[in-house]
Amino acid sequence: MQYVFENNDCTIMVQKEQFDIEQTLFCGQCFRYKKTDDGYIQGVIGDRVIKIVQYDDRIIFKECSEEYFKEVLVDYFDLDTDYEKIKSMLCSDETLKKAIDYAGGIRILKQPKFEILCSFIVSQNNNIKRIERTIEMMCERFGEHISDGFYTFPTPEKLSQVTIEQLQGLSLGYRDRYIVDCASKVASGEIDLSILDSCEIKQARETLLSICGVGKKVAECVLLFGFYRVECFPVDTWIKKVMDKYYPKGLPTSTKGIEGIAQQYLFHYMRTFESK
DNA sequence: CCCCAGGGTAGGG
DNA sequence: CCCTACCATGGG
Repeated sequence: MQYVFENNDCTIMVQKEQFDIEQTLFCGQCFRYKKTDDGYIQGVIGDRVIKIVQYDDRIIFKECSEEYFKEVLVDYFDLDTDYEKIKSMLCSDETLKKAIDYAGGIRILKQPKFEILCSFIVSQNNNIKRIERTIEMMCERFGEHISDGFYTFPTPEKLSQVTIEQLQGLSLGYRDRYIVDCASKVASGEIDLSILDSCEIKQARETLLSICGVGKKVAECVLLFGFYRVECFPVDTWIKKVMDKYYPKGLPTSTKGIEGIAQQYLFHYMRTFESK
C-alpha cells in the first residue's frame, strides 16, 4: 500500500471500487463511527480518535503519523489484502456480482476483540441504530475520556464490576446481565480471547459459545469482525432472506474459505438496497 | 394492537 | 435432535 505523509496527515491512493470508506464504516460491521458536519468521518480505534475523509481515489487520515499508519491502520483496514482478486472470484455468482456492483468498496475490519464481543452481544434481537446508541452510552459511562465527545470502550475489568442497576438507561434490555457475565469471564481469565487468534476454529467457536448471551450467530460475528476468521458466516435475519431467496441449496463454492467476506457484501446489499 | 430488529435461553417434546 | 414462549426496548 502506497502512502504519502505530509502536514501531519496520511494520504493513501486507492481505487474507490476497492476501498470505499463510507461503505466500509457504515455497512454494519462497526458501530462507533459518525459523520461530522464538515464532511469527515470520526471514530475511535482503541484509545485513539481517528478522522478520515475520502475524495474519490484519495483517502486522508487526519493527524495521523507514519508510525500509527503502519502499526495500526494497515492492519485495521486490512490494507495488505487484494480485494480485487477476492471479488473477481466471488463475482462468478450472479447475486454476489449484484451485491458487489452495489457496494464493492467494503473491506473487513480487524476490530478490538473485547469491544466486538460486547457489541455483538448487544446486537442480538436489536437494530443497528439502537446498538450504536447503547454502545456510545456504555463508552461514555464506563470508558476513559479521550477528547471532547470521545471515549474508549470499557475494559473487561471495569465492566465486570458494574452492577445491573448501573446499566439501567442504556437500552440494553435483558442483555444487561449478559454483558456483566461476559466481562467477568474475560476479566477473570476464564475466557482468554488472545488464544482465539491461533486455535482451531472449532475450539474458538466452542469457547465463545460458553459465554451466556453468545449463540451461533454472535459467535460467527465475533470471529469474523474481531479475529478476521473470514470463513465464518453469520446468519442474521437479513442473511436468512438472502439464503431463502437466492441460495436455497447453500452458498456457491466460489465462497469457500471466504464466506464471511461474501456475507458482508450480501448483508449490506439486502439490508440497504434490495429490501427498499 | 401488530411486527421487526445483525438472537439466545430455557424448557418440553 | 427439533420446536416454541419469552426475553426488553424502540420504531414503524
